[in-house]
Amino acid sequence: MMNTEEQILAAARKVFINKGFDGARMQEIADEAGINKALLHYYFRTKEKLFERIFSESFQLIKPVFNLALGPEPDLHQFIRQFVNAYHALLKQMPFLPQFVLQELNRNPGRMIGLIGKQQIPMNDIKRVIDAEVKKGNISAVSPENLIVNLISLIIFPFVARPVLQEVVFGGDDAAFDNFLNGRSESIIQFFLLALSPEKS
Amino acid sequence: MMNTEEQILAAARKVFINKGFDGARMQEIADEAGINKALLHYYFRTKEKLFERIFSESFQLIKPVFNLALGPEPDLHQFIRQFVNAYHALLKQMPFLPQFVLQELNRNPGRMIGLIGKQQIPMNDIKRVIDAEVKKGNISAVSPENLIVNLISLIIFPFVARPVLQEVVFGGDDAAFDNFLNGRSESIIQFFLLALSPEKS
DNA sequence: AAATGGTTTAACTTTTTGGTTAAACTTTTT
DNA sequence: AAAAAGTTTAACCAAAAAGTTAAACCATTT
Repeated sequence: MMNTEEQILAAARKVFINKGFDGARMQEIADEAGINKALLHYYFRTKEKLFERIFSESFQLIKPVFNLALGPEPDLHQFIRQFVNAYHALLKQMPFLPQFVLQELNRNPGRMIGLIGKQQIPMNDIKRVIDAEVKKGNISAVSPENLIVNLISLIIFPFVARPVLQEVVFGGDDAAFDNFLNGRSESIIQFFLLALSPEKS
Repeated sequence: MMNTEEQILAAARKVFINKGFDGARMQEIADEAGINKALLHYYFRTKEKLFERIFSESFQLIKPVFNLALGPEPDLHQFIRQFVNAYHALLKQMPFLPQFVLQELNRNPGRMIGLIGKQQIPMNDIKRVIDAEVKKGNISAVSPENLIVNLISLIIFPFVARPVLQEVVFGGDDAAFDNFLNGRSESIIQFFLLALSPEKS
């Protein structure tokens, strides 16, 4: 059984992620948790503090992790395949997290400080790997920055823009969009590797 | 000189796009416009009505337009080149619109009804064109839905995710990100056409 | 079982906020 | 220039929302 603090966090998670900081109401969180509103303040003092707790865990959850497979002989193709599959699967579990985090970050970029740590993306390592692969003739030339942004864009954007995309590309068909998402991971990988493959006509 | 109504709209645009509906304050809009708060209600009755006006124009502005070049012999490569350049240039003019529209749409998808009209994306036409190009051997096989989503994702996402991307990929360097955006359009086109080019090893 | 410390609640306070109103001011009409 | 219509403001109102408090409740210790 969940204790009170856990109940509050679960309710806060739900409400904050749905409504954002500005749209969330302490009363709604209390109702969702089935407890008295005063308990929110007893356990977390202020709305801001409670929010920070939820935002922090959310950010850590979906912050893309690039610490994979950067040993001496890294396989870029394998890396891309694994990363896309893993990250896409994660987002399917929590489809609203990206929109939530991006929204709050746009509203207040300062929220990021302290949350990134040294987990920064090792751009130099990645650049080294890509340059090596280009030199070996395994891939066509791309700037590492664009490569990484492309990768992340293709994975995340459909989750952020689901309402418009579903309406405008899939005629509002909910099941059709779910179906699209199911094949999406494979499609991204294929598209990406095609774009990277060398020796074009 | 701007009349009162235009001043209000300009102020509302600024505040709503920055803060969203929930975060915006009527008093702040009035201050921004340099007028008395009562005038907001005199001209637009309610916060909701004023917001709808701003949201509607915003949505129309960034709704991707696909009515280009779908005549009898459409050139897909040319179309992609033009579309990416035009849409990217538009977003550079109004970099915060996508996040604003997507946020409000996620919060309340019902806002879209009445705003799309018959401007729906002509998926069947596009599918026809792509299938024809595939058959002619001009491009490799892709589902039209994935192609369109890829295109839109690559263009829009960097604007929506600027805070994180700038921090995590560009070490927080503002000028570096601006620079990245300047070359972005060309990079997308190149990447995209590579992914579409046929006859891979 | 009395006392103690921690938990929970109902009721309350304060601040914020969207919206209203009546009066003042300005412009246009006659 | 008087009247009428339209515009703008300060002051006000009511509802909503965050946060506080004192008392009740519960569990654990002695």
